[in-house]
Amino acid sequence: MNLKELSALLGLSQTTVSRALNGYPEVSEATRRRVMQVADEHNYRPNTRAKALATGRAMAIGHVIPLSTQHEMMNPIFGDFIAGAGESYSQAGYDMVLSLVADEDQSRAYHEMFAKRNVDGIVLHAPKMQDSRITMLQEIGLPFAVHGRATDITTPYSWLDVNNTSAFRRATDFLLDLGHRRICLVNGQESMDFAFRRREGYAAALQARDIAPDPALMFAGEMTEVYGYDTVRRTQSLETPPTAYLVSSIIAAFGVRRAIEELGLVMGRDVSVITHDDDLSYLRNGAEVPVFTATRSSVRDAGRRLAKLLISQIEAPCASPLTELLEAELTVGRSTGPAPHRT
Amino acid sequence: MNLKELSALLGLSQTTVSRALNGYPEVSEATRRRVMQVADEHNYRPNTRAKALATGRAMAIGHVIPLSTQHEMMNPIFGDFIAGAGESYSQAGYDMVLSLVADEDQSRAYHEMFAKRNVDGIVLHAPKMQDSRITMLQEIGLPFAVHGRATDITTPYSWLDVNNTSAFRRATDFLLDLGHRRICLVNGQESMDFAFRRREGYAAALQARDIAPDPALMFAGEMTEVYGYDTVRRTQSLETPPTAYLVSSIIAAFGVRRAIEELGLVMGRDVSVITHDDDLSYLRNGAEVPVFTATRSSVRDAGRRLAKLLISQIEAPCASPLTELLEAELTVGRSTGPAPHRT
DNA sequence: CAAGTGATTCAAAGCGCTTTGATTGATTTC
DNA sequence: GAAATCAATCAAAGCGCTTTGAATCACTTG
Repeated sequence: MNLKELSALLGLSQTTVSRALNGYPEVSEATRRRVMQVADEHNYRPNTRAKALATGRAMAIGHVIPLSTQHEMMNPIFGDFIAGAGESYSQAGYDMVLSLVADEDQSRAYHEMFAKRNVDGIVLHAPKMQDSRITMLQEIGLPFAVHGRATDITTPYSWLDVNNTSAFRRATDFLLDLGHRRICLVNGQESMDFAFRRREGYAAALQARDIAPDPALMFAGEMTEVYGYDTVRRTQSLETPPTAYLVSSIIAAFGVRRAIEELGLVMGRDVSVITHDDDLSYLRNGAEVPVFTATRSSVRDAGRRLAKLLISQIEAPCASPLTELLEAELTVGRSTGPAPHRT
Repeated sequence: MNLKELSALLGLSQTTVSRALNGYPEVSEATRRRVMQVADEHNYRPNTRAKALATGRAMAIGHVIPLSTQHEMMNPIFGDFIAGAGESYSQAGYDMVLSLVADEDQSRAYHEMFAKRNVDGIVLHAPKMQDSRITMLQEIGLPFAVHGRATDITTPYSWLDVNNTSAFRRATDFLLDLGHRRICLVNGQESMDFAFRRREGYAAALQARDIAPDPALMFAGEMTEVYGYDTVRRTQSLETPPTAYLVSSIIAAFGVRRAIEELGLVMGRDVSVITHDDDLSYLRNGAEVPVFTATRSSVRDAGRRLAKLLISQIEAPCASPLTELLEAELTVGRSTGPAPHRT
């Protein structure tokens, strides 16, 4: 069933039918109702491709996901983000187009998305501090919004981010207040902007108490379970091992816990752990009492919000870039306690 | 830059340029080279929407993801599947369109995808045993392929599945060979077809040795970390607790391990654990020596293969449905050992 | 040399929709 | 009662591509 057939059926012109369906005022209410009803009966849906061609709007948003080591790291978090974004998209009638490309093809992928015109906007994932993709998209002129920020880019653009610096500063303060002095940072890849900011927050808290950050206690890597595990094994064999860990992802935190328990230590007594918790739907931080003390910020919610932000920007293109900074919540669980006395 | 402009620039008709770019034979090699070069210089890409309208092919595959409790369970696995499928799609020049919809809107979502004609085919996720979506898609007449199978549907359709029954049968046999007699099944939701098949395999192995499956040792639920944890806590307080656990997901297995260690037991000595391992990129099963003994089958690889299967079906629509059954690999890790003697 | 052949190229129609710029009646206004 | 106004409808152009059917030109061929 297409518009031509439908209007023939109704004895009306395509113009009138199209207008009736799209809510234009020049159609009498009686006709509109009749059109609506018949369209419904025949389960008519306008052909997206034709509509997109005629209107110039694809009603779709693109996500370019690099298929690299970076991506592996993004993966579990990414799933929840997408789920959130997807909710907003379907509410607003947009489709979500995913394009997984090898790292080196990324630039081409963005240019193609623009030239092919099958999306109205793009969501940029996992920005680095100085991310060339942002300037590239600005040049291309395709609307976009970033999940995160790029510290070194000064020209304005739309983004949504968690306040990573303040979250990790508060978490570090919390550990310092408990008497911990050797706090190990188990961070994500520090080429990523969020990881950089987290380290800044960590370092700032230490420096505010005149503690020099110890490079031997600062790690950066892909946030896997094994990475968390390995880091604890390695640091616990130092001469003065850390008494606390500040971890960038609940997945790595699972590895941290595994190593701690394997060493016969008790989490929250011998060693304290705070993790950042993206509130992943399938890796909830315990039930009532959270397992980990955590800085929590739902990445799914971030997806929902960023999608809305981008859509409103697409639909009102004149406006200046939109930004949103979310604060993480510090929830106290059973993984933290006072620093043990040296024996 | 569109075709009209490009051909004006070249002093050729749109026809010739279009044909040159699409590799038709009626164009002289000299012209083709010239066209190619100029197109490249100006970074020309045909407008997808116009092309789709003209050809009737959208060059896109749809995935409909239900946003329900089922989805939560699918989530982590889903991410890797998508990554694999995405690889195949970009190789073949297809886009991937994700549509996240509330459970009750699923039927409408499929019909819409068809009516709107913005995809050439659909991937169906997480089939139940008697899945109405399959018959619906057959009626609609939109090409599709299922990740998994639906036991109760007898009409042929394209699918790709892991041999869940044989995997869990072999895993159970492995535990039985080690002397375990009370084996707890920590399964996924048994409305899901894969979970049903896994239970079949488990039960078949037991029955082959004249052991009656004990309902008190068979669990089904969303495969979260907490679910694994709770199940162990609950079963270890039984009068005769199980000596082994057969777990449906590595995520739940992490919870199983946590509970075991919290109870002061040693995995592989006091309690054995086998898990199914989807080979998730961010939750690798240990490094060299696998942490868990596992039936492994990469879900990412499944995504790659199913995407290819669907594409080849779309491009040669006459052919009968394509199917592929993957065997899981049993890898022995440190989580299994002989059944402890009763004390 | 007229007619046939083959290799290139082209003009125009069509994909299914939106939107511009008429057109048609009915109603109001002076 | 003619002119102006308004509400409702329509025909046709256009979005950027592919594809059909025709045209052009340079050669062959009998």
